[in-house]
Amino acid sequence: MSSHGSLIAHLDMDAFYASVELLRYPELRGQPVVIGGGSDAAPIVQPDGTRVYKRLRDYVGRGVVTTSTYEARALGVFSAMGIMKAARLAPDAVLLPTDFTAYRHYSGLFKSAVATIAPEIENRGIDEIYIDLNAYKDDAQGIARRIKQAVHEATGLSCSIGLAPNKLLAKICSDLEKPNGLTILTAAEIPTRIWPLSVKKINGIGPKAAAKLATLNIHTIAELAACDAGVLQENFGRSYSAWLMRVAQGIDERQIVTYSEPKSVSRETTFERDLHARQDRAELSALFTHLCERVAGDLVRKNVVGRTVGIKLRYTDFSIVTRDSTLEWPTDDPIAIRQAAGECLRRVPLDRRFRLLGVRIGSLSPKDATAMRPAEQQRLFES
DNA sequence: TCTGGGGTCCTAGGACCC
DNA sequence: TCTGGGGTCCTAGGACCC
Repeated sequence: MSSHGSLIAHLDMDAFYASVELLRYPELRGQPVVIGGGSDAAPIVQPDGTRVYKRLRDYVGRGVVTTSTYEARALGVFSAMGIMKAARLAPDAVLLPTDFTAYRHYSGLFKSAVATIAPEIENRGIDEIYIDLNAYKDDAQGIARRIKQAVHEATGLSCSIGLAPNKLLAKICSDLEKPNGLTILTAAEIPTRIWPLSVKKINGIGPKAAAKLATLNIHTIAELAACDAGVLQENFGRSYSAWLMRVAQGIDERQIVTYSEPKSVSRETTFERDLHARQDRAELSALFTHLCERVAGDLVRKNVVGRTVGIKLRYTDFSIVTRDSTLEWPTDDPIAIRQAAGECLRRVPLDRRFRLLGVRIGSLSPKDATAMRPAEQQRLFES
């Protein structure tokens, strides 16, 4: 069995982006603050040095809330909500632009601090990690406390940690006592502490699966655990239903993955107004080229090249189409990417207006290995 | 007052090869 | 003529996550 025998921590920074902003603007502490929108959301510094903050009610545009402080959440403002909608709930809340450079800096600080105590770390984005604590089973709780302390000393920020027999349970636990939580769970406590929770707390059950489960009258993990295997299989297929049954029992065998190669890079943008391929040709063309240049820049920075170039359009009705095309040789050249992406664009319906355009490149490989072309590598390999 | 951007993984069909 | 499978690559879409 996998619900015991191992020891994993999941660490989640508390309201990460918002908390980083509060380090910079401490006078906002205790207020509802929302992070989102572009640089137009930046505060204005007056001649006497005082700052005038943008309020949600001043915002006009298509942005969404990236993060909000706990005070803003108390007013009903959550991540992924449109800022215009958030403005109705909390018109006086302060709006700040997202500053990824700052967040990446603090991300590096907190991860380094954790690594000085427990180095087996799996990255899960900018503000969370899994930590393998199997080497510290004698005093895992003490290690977890030290990690929280080290993170706070390095960044001035708080985090929440879940400590459990596997990644699935550790992730659920880190969310149970936010903010500044430390939640420890043993396999024996699964029925009392995990089963009463909503199936939506399981990482991997999203809005679609949760809605489908709700039609089967399954809302809690206990109800999922008690569900007939045949019913699940009819509704979710063999593979996903088998996974549902395992996670309902708290079973998860996944190991910590401390290193992974990037698989794809992409850039996309939502326009301020919906655009049309013919009527807005010049504007779209410039924007398209810029996206390709940014993707190429990302490849160069990562020292990789890619072979499969793709585009993405989001129409006014939010439907999405993608097209991709695989090149003979991998590239990081913006001209070559623009050329391939342009050919992809010709294969999608352009009679309707759309609101988003994206460029992607996948099938990445290290740049150094492609100093020779594949055929030349092949000959070398064979000789 | 509609709904961002950057990712990963999975599925499924068709082409193509052996 | 007609009968197979297995394996890999490519493409499109979709669910999900942070």
